[in-house]
Amino acid sequence: MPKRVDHEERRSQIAEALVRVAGRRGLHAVGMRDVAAEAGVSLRLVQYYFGTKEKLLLYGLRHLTDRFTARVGARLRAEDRDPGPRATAEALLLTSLPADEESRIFHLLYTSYAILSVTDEALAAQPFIDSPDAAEDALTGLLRRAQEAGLADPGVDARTEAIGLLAMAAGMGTSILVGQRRPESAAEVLRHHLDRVFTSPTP
Amino acid sequence: MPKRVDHEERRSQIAEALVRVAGRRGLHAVGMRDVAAEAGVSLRLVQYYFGTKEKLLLYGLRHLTDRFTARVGARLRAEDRDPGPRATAEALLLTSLPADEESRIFHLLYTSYAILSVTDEALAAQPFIDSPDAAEDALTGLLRRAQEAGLADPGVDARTEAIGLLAMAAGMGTSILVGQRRPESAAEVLRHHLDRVFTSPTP
DNA sequence: AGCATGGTGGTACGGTCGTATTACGAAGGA
DNA sequence: TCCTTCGTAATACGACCGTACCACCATGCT
Repeated sequence: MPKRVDHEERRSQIAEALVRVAGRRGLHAVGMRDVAAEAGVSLRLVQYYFGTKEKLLLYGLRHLTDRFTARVGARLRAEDRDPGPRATAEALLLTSLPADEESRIFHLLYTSYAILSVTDEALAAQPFIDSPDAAEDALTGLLRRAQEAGLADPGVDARTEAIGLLAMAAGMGTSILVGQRRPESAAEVLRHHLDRVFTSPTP
Repeated sequence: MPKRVDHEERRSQIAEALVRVAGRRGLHAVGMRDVAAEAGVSLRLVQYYFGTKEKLLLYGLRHLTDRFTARVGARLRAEDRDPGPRATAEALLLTSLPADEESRIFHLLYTSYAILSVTDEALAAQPFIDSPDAAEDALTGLLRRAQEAGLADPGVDARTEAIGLLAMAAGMGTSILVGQRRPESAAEVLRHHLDRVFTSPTP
């Protein structure tokens, strides 16, 4: 056998090229030739490692979500010593706002994929549900534990609150993306709503 | 001069064909031939009335937002005698959820346009900001008046609350669109958050 | 040493898309 | 009456896209 190249690594390289060019020109506008050029390989190679464009797009979506969940996870783990539910929830929500270029691209492409999945059944079968559900569970757990510790308003339903906060963050994420709102403004709104549900510890 | 046809009406007919076919197959997948076929006219006619595809898309966006603001306005005006700020706010937020087919299509296409506007500068110049800002002002005013009337928690900032509620509704709208959440569930979450800010009139 | 095989490149093919071109009927003003 | 102009049609053109096909290395087993 010849060179024996790591297929998974090659696929990752090409997928990142896809993310870059799609972040620049929009997911709808990327062709296989663009991806190949951005990755510095020939068109034939993209075909070789992915076969069809649909498979390339599906792989790109998984690559994107993987990278982002890893990023959020790292951000959460970066807090030395558990800083309490409020700070954790705040980090969880604020990290998912499109503040820097990387998360801007993530939001843009994730939303593009989501919209595409409405009319494309191959995309609809992909794990669009998993990541949001995980975030919802995590935030709900955070709120529950805060309530039990007397750090959060016990009068609210934790899951309803979590759903609302996540939807709020997602909605403002889109607003930021289209230039309607600045990231700091969105963060302020989120913190304001967190202040409401997280009460200061009353003895 | 010959037949003298109403250009604006023709454009509306074609734009509605665009909305229909884009709602079925996705905005990215619609071509001028599809629109022509859906409208029952020749490709040449679409060219004749719009010239270029970009102009067709821009007109389609305006048509879409016009129809929807008219719809929401009608829904609000349908309440005989002002039913109070709480019911008005609830109607404003719930009407914008993609519950029936028409608003499903509206959300799908509006979000598609928004995403496109991130990478397409011709679309970015369109009035994406106006409608959301109007809704924000309306809801803020509603909350302020409710606070002054003692019907809403005076401790919250009306605009921050309005921004949060609208972002929440938009975020859950997308969730509904991709099948992650059911419309009734989203409505329940919204009502729950409205219950929080609208206090029962305490004498 | 030789050859089967994995990786790579170039390029051609069929289809579709947006746009441009050309043509023609029909109606009202001179 | 004729002719200018509006509306409508059919079709051609050039570009691009995804995919398929063919050719060429380079390597490692037998």
